Amino acid sequence: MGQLPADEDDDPPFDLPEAPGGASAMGQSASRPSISERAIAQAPAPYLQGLNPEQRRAVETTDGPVLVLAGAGVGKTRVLTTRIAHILASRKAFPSQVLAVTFTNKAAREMKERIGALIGGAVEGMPWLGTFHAIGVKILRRHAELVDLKNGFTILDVDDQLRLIKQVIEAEGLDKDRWPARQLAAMIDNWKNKGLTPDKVSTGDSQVFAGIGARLYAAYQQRLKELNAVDFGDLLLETLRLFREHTDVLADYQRRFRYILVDEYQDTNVVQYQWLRLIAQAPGGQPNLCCVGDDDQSIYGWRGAEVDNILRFEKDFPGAIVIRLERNYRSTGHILGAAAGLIANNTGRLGKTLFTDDELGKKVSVLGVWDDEEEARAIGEEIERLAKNGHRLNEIAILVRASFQMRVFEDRFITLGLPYRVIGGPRFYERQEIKDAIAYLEITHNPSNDLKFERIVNVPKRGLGDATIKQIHDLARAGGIPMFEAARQLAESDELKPKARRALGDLIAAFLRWRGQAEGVKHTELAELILDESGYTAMWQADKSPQAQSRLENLKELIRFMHQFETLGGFLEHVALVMDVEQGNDGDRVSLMTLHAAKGLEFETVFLPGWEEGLFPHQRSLDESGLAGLEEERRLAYVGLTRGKRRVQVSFAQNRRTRGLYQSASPSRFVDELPEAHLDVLESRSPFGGVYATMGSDPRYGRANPYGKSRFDDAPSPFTTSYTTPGWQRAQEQWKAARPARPPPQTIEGTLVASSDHVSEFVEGDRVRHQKFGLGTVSMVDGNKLTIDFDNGDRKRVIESFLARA
DNA sequence: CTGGTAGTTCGGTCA
DNA sequence: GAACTACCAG
Repeated sequence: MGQLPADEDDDPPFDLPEAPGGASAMGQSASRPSISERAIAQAPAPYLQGLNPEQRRAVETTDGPVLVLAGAGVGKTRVLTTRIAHILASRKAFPSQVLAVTFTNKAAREMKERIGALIGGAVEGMPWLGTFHAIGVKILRRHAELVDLKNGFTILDVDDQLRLIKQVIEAEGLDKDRWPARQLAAMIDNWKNKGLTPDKVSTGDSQVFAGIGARLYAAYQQRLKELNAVDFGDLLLETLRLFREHTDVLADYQRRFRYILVDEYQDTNVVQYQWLRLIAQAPGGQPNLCCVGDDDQSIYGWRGAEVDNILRFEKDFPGAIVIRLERNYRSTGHILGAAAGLIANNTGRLGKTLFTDDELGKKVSVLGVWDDEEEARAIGEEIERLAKNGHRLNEIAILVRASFQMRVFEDRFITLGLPYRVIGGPRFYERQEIKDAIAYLEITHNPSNDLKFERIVNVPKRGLGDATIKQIHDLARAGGIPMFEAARQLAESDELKPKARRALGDLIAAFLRWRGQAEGVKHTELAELILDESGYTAMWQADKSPQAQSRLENLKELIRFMHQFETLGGFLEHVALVMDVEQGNDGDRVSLMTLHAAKGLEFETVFLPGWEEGLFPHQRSLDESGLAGLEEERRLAYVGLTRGKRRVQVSFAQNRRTRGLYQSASPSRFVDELPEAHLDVLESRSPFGGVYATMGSDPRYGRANPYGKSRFDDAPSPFTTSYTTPGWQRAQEQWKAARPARPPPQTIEGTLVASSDHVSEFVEGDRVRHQKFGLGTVSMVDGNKLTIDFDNGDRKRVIESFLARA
């Protein structure tokens, strides 16, 4: 005892009775229940009702290591929350003695709510329910000084991290073009996910940064310490170091956490695994550790997740009880059958067989379309049809592999007037204006945050360019002081030109003034004041670009959001950790999100567009991880299918617009892996006459190509070769090597697309009609790109193939 | 130092 | 197609 500062009211010492949060009489110690409490415990607890035998077993087997293998839709969250409720209600532990780890903030939030509902809202004190990262910060904040950090350390976001890495690369005297910062960032992330500190990194690990990766990593860590900052990876890695180097601290946490629960165990990476293993070493005997997961839903390998962790559980914890939940309550027979058939193509599974008592229902439909726009059109129409028949939009989702696919749908839905919400798309806090605003607030709150300072010294433009910033930077490094302080000194000296000096002086004075006001003024008002006086809002008001208005809206939204917090500090801490914002709960809307974001959710109707080779499975996944990558993509497909309750539609396009170019695509191998018995193959009703079989002659994909045989029919495609053979790898390398060369012009309906030596059939002055923008006059011709003055006054650059003579 | 244009490169999932 | 960078004129 005694290692843990008793600085938080939500965290009473273990040996004292905890003040009950609600009406329940928790006045007794956990080890000696009173007679009345025992009587309550014997009564059939209402929360246990309605559980099936396996679920009930998973809830009631509270002691010792337990692995719950929970397939899709088997009531996993329910088991987890009921289990916690059970532990609390039967007085086995206080809320503050239960550690419950989730992967997303969404999951954590949902769990809190559901536990509250189960045991009557008395869960204010579940301080240790959260994501790995959130719990990591919490622990780190208490012991910052033990890992060379100061108390108020800051958490870098992706932007800050990248900026810092760039600086490190430059400081090492390396050419930033030859040594891409992004790559180094990715590499450092990987190391951190594997639990490797700079001294443990073998230089052979890095190819691009051969030999110097470890050195740069060390330099980066050094800079982080100087800035009193951590990145996301450190939240886990540094906690791990803390535990390793200070066993007394570790022992305190081991004693504290009487019950440990881990959600989505298949997604834990190496650091998280090591972290858990340390905490879960119960003093004498086996830990009360319950891990819940599904090896078939492991989709975060790219983040360092190790499916092995779940496969190894029984070895790690001898005598562990394994409980399988296989009764699916979500989907119909056909959907389950299709998903099962697909995932059966994976090897090395723990093997679960989901079953349902539900009807077979509707078969999974498979639709092939001409291009991505038609795909969006077809899905939009189908949604409108469903909506007309009374289907709630909230129960419809479109799940895409990559976020760029969302755009077509958004465009389509806007023209249709179909309400939709984007979940986890370009995140609120990742928007430029939000980051800028937060940077202002952060510096007011904590002036020593150099990266944020750099972000906004010259936003809006104040005439403080690279030269001035470098001066500040140098002074700060030389004196070992924050840039803010250096800037202040510089503004008082004669080092700067008068103009820069005035601008800098004004800015510093403004920040000092705002900090002074922080005491008296409410934090939301202060925020408005800062954005106003800094000229930041004015900057966007003066901006006449179309996005400026929505940026201002976002700033207002930010202020509105701040009201939920008591203080500026509390708000900033939240922002650093929680990258999503609770939004769009209002109204009946179609959901649009990535497959990753969809895990754990369910919908009556699910659309799965873009099942094309190269996109899904994603080429990069295949390139980087080969067979393992393919299997992960397949699990992602499995996750997608199993989100649907009653209706699932898979679709693929023959052509997809990427990089402004049409590229022909072939149907994903996953389409063919779906068992025919559960499928209903649709024919597109497109003006192009439906799907035609460019790839092979599978009659399921409709009639022959009405435009005749495409030259691509015979072209050897790297995508269709078997990916396991050595030949595949060679082919791939050739293909990659060939890529920098100009690709052959691609033929689509006989039109050359985006080739610069193209001779246009139009000349200046021609009257033309554009498919979207209407009538206009050609004002400039550049290959197949033409500049048109449209009759409505707009001047646009368009691709020739969208034009016809007027 | 700013603001424009021209040229280049890039697009995958998360906390 | 967008977002970033490089370069140049004011």
